[in-house]
Amino acid sequence: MILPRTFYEQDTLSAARDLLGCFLVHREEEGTTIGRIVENEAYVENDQAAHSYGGVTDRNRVLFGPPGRAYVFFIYGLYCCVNAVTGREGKGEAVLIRALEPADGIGLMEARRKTDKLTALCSGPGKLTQALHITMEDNGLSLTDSPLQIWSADSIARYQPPPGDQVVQTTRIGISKSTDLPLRFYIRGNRFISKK
DNA sequence: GTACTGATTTTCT
DNA sequence: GAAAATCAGTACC
Repeated sequence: MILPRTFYEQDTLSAARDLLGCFLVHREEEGTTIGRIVENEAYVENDQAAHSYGGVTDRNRVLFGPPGRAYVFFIYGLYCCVNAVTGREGKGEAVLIRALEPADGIGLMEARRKTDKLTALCSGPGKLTQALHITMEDNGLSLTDSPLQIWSADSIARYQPPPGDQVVQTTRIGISKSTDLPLRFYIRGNRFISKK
């Protein structure tokens, strides 16, 4: 089933942990692409590394809106990254989706990423948005009621997560501030994470 | 295998 | 004007 809005209203750290194993789904005319979330990072209130630090701007407006929406941003002149807005409305908290295990629409992902190496399709925040064709057009979409959705971990019958997956909690990567906060989560030993 | 660099543009100071 | 929640290619073990 699609994760309900109440899921996103829980505290951001719990949401990040619970999002591991869930499925990010993008339905388009061209086809549907699906990946299992295996790595993410939380960005929270009073967090110097968060885009919401410093208050509302044109770019980060969606972060301060209701939870359960997609916050997409453009970075380094060529990549997009996607977050799920979480926690209490107005705090500017979100979970950055950093890596997926490809689950469906793999042919489309290969064409978009121009590679057929499975581990290269979605193993990074900029790669997975290419593979699922998530762009600035998707910024602000409701993850509970739009072509961009997140499904609970047990909802895709033919793709059961391996039993006994363990969650690792450690420091975030690719940032220069607040590098000591343990806000990155990933599934231990998974081949598809962006970096060990 | 690891290390370094260039691409490219929006955003805020 | 500098920095940015990145990636792919190249060089060199």
